[in-house]
Amino acid sequence: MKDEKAHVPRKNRTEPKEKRRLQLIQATMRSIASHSLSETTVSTVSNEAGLSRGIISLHFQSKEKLLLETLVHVADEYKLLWENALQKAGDSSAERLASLVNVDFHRSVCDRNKLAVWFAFWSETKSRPTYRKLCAERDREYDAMMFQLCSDIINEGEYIGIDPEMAARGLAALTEGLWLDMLVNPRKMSRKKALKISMAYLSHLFPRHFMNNDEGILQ
Amino acid sequence: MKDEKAHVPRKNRTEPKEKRRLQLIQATMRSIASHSLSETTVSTVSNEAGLSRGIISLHFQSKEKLLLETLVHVADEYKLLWENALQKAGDSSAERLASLVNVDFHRSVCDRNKLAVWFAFWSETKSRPTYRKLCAERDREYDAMMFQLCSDIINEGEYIGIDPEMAARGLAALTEGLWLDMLVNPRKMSRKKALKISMAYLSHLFPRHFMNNDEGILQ
DNA sequence: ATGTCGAATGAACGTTTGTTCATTCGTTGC
DNA sequence: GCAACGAATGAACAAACGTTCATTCGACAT
Repeated sequence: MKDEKAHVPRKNRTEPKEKRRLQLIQATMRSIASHSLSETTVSTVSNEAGLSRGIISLHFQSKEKLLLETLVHVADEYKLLWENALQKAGDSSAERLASLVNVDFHRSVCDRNKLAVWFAFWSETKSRPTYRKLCAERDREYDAMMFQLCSDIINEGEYIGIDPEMAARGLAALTEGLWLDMLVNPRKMSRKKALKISMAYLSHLFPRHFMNNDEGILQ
Repeated sequence: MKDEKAHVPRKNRTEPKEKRRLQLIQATMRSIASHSLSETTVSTVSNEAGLSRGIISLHFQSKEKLLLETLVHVADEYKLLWENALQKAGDSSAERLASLVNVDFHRSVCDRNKLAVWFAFWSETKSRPTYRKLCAERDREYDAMMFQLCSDIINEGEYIGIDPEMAARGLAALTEGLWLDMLVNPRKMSRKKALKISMAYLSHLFPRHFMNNDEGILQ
């Protein structure tokens, strides 16, 4: 009779370093989404990853560093996405702005876990200068790009009484609010609906650039 | 020679129950704003209140109940504010909607500590059914009111191609996004600017009801 | 097969957490 | 003045936390 507890070799006990790090970051995102940030512990993350508790200090020096790396990961991924979108977009400012909006409601960006990470860290920026600095740094480029596009569109369309900074900040705020809706109440706010609302915002602000045609380039 | 450690009676050692509860809730709000929710402990709250650690179990049964009561407190206060505003507002739907928007950027609503509380709990709703239920309950009334007002305005103004639900959700999302901006980066987003952006949103959606006149009824 | 080496483990440690409750202390009515 | 009462305290507790490191285990070269 064979021993019930016979040796069953665990696959992939040792993985390349980068792969483990990514695996742990993803486990962290899941833990933040399902247990919340304040109840995300070394245990919840390692359980989520199916690994031991010591693994976190091994690959990141501390839990704090893991959390920071998780935020960096999500921020990097987002930046890459909108930079690529801009590169693929046409030359007109309106096209470029529309492509930014489309990215904001891309499936990958609106992922449940990633939204949870964004808001978890945003709500902690007040007390954690490290997070605030990191977020501010990343936002600056995006804000500048948005401002420039809105400025160009306002000049092109000779829209009067519209301040480019207000238009840009408004669009950014609308996006963030829609993200929050998708996080808190995904049943009521879909990506499709959110994109529609954002495009409607643009069509009312810049009617000679954006048609109110109910269409979004959602993939 | 008088004893240096002579008895100095502490004022207000015993306070009425309701007063203590409010005091602790306010201390909790400050702790969430300055230490973040995940680092808000019984110690940080009691320190903030200048009282002992046991006080929390004495007045609320547990830390968890205190957190819940804090959320309820902020939600109740907000509800009271917009209900009062509606009562004072005129009969026209546009006036009433404007008064709602004004409340959203009222000094008391945009208080640093209260915004921190809102976002701290919103980012936890995914994992805490209690919070989600409470927030959803409160939102329902507000959403219904917003929807009705938008519907009325659309009918009155014969605006075509505008879905009342989208207009209402868009306005609500814009508000939430502006709150986030005020929380994360208060230097860049003031109440005044936020109100201006919101009113501009309305003036573009409903041009025959809201003038784009750079004026807000901010007090 | 065997040996080598680095990745992964998890028991153990010192803190810190939320909660309890015997004690202390201010208030109030007499 | 002085009890009597109840609110507030803070030492004590078990549980849970993040971190460490001697040990274990698996992959790979030989």
